[in-house]
Amino acid sequence: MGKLSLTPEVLALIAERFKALAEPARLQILTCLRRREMTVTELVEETGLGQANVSKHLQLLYGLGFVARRKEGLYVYYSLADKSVFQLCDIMCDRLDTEARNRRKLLAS
Amino acid sequence: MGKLSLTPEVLALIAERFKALAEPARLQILTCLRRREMTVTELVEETGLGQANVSKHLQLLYGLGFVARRKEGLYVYYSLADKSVFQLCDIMCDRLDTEARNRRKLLAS
DNA sequence: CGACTAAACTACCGCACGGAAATATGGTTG
DNA sequence: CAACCATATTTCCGTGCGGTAGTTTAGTCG
Repeated sequence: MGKLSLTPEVLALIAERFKALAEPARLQILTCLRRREMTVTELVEETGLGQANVSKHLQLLYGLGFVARRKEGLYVYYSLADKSVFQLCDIMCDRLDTEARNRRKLLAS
Repeated sequence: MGKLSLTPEVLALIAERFKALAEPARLQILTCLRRREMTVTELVEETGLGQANVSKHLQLLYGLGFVARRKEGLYVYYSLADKSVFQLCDIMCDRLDTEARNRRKLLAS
């Protein structure tokens, strides 16, 4: 399997992808798409974000391969293209748990 | 196990942590610390970044629990506090491999 | 073709943040 | 105490980026 060495160049590519996930709005969009395929308008309603905004976020996520597009008549359906996103979120959630536990431990002392 | 639901609040916390990793300089620092514990000065030499800069990045990483500190005389030794960081990087590397493969497939068509 | 709608694009604003230089802090040594 | 060193903090600058509004593009329907 791949196992690239972590040269500065590779780290830059990785950072770029982390950055795409470092935005609550985009995570919110991905969370919506986790449930089902959705149009831009549906995502706008679901997230409460502006249309231009959602569209821009989707372009970014699409460019990095996080979501897929399917055009059907007047609508464009977006869907998750990469399940690893939530694998990453799960790891982060574990971190949050650990942080909370450590904080509690500190208060006890 | 934890399994927090991905509410907007939790997503904000996750995004904040992704953001910490969305910076080549910080990934570079973490990569150095992966090999061994290091002082700030050593990290400055190793990464080529400015001292103030490295120090600021370390404060951020420390605040989020990614690195640990150990003061010894005049020096402060920093070390990795969370192995999951490279688990995350590995997943991202797999993504990069997949992206490259897809790109190659596109060129072939 | 003309009216309508979904989605994308453009231009602008405000702010957060990384980088660098200067300064402050804390600890060590003579 | 004074000189010195490692680290932290402050200040400033420039830029990248998210949000919003307005406009454009493309597809549908009558």
